[in-house]
Amino acid sequence: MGIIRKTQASKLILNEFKKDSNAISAIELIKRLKSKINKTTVYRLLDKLADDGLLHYFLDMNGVKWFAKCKCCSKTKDNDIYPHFQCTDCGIVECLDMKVNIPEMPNRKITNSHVLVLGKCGLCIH
Amino acid sequence: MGIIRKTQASKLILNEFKKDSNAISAIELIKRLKSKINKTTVYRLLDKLADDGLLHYFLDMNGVKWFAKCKCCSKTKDNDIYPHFQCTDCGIVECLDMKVNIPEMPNRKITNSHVLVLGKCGLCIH
DNA sequence: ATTTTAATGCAACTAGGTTGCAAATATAAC
DNA sequence: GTTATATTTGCAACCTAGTTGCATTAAAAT
Repeated sequence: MGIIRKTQASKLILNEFKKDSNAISAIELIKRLKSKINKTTVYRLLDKLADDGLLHYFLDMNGVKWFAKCKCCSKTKDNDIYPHFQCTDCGIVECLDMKVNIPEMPNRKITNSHVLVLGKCGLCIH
Repeated sequence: MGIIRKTQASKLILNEFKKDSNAISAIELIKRLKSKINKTTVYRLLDKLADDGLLHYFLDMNGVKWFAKCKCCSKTKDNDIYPHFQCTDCGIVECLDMKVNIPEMPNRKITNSHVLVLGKCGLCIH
């Protein structure tokens, strides 16, 4: 909800997402920026950026938090959701450019859904 | 892979899943059986039961492990997957009796997928 | 009944993430 | 530009879910 100040840290983090069109895990990001930003700050900024809609996040097959900015995953208010793919070999996570439709259900109010597709990525398949 | 011995602990755990047709989180199960089984044993048994196909498991919106035995979620070898529902208010998790189809993708080998539908359950909606 | 093999409990540990608080930095007001 | 106000940051300590190593105990096979 808050306005995000243009601090050293926020610029560094957004820059990582500019360089990398795939999803990045919080852990990976902390590793990359270890010498420049404290891990608490990274977590706090990621959460804030997700709150503000500049990034979106989701959990991978190990319960680890990943963040990404990609148009295909922008907030849709219908029941279409855009899935993520994770390679079970190398662990890379990608936003998939496709729709998965979740049908309405009687007596429930669906607000959001997560789809994680697992398998081998283009590199690991060979 | 292993044969499961009929021990005190395995009987207690399977009994909980007989009583409860919804999913049960590892945490909840440990709480329920605290006086009877050590938490390490609970985790090891749950993993084994899932390995052997007697239970299946998945992660909820907080990265917490849930287990369930329900026919609708038996291993299917096509790309149909059965989603789970979690109430964002009370946290209950249910196996949904519906199919979500994940289309094939060029240059990837899909092996498995997880769908977690979030919203308000029948009780919390009112 | 004895041997073999798997299951259990315990304590200590790991990893990912969070919290409280004082110090530093960004923006707004003058 | 300088000061005032509000947000951000780093640090250390903490939390929680889950894991590991190892000696002990309980099942099953003989």
